[in-house]
Amino acid sequence: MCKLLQIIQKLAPVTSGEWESAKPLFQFRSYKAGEIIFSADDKPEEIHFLTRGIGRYFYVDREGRERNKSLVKAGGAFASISTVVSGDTSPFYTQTITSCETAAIKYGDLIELSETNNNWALFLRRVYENLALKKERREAAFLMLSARERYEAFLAEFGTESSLVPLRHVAMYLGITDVSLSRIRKEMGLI
Amino acid sequence: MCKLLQIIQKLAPVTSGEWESAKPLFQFRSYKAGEIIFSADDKPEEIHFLTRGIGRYFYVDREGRERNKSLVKAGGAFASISTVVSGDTSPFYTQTITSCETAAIKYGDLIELSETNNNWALFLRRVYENLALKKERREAAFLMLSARERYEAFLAEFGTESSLVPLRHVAMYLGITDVSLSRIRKEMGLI
DNA sequence: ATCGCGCCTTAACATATGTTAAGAGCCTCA
DNA sequence: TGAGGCTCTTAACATATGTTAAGGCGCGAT
Repeated sequence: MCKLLQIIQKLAPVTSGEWESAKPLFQFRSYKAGEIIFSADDKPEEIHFLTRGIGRYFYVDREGRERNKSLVKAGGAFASISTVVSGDTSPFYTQTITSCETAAIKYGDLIELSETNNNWALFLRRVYENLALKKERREAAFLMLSARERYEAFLAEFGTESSLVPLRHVAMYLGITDVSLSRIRKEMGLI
Repeated sequence: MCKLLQIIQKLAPVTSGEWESAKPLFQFRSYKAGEIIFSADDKPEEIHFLTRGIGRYFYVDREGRERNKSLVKAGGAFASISTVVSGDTSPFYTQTITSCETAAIKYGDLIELSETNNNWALFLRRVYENLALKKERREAAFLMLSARERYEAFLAEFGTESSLVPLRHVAMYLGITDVSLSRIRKEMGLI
């Protein structure tokens, strides 16, 4: 749970006093690889900060195929914005890929913290800003890059951790099939 | 400028007193069709709320080709998150497509408003939440939908205004070429 | 009025990615 | 130890989209 404070302080200068009084609002939990954190059609009111491990967001399309919306490293978070904003059900699932540790806080509690304390307000704003930056990079990748270039960008972003992600998950994340990724890896001389 | 208040109040219950004291922070401007609002490599410190018209965000790739990152209707906004967050230059251009009216406020001024007033804080949060929701839908569209389905989603989102957007801009927005869009429209019986 | 210039369409061909199916390698569990 | 299941690779073929080039159409400027 010391990890969580590090993550928070990377975004905003929350003091140890502010942290101690907020700590009871967080729930700490360990997950095994492959556990579902929340499902599509749930209404998760919490933000789950990932303090260790790798996880993913995924959609399931009409034919039942999975598509990875996002891959998440330690420092990232799991939440359903449409639930906390408009009360809708989550349009996607979230799941661990490796074993993971998380710290969850109710979105409403985080709003309350931010309404009474400027450091927590800054923290929440930075969470949104980082989310927007991440999505912006992904949008640009889909518009400007080929599948191979998107794969190279994934390798650069995840570095040594990239080997922890099964290739079929990487392919789903890149918006291609496992067969296409295999072909690309062969062309790149990785096989 | 009354339009701006309507847009703001759709997101948060800012009172007329709060609005009157904030109004001097906004700059109001009219644009002709095709004018650049800010360029890649600028460092725009303002958020430009679009009160009338249609505009676009676009990237220019290495070969000099344009790709539309986003199309914006009245109620939307133009800003460079990486500039206001990390001081980087904007990675994209913004430009009007039709004639437009905007109201611009410095991001720093908006932060100050939000630090001293909960309605403005709510407004800023809602701006981010809506941005995140919009990007989420777009991300899902690239992962789950064919080009034709993305075109149908665009038509549904822009409704009658869709005819104001030149087809080559729509194509760039969908991540395909004008030739492909023409083919798709023919298959759909629109030509 | 007409010339030139964008924008759109169409066609022919090229390329990237999807689909299906088969098989190899590896792990787990009975 | 062997069977089953999961992941990854490979191949052959299908389809969607890109590329290039040509022509039509409308519109604004001269």
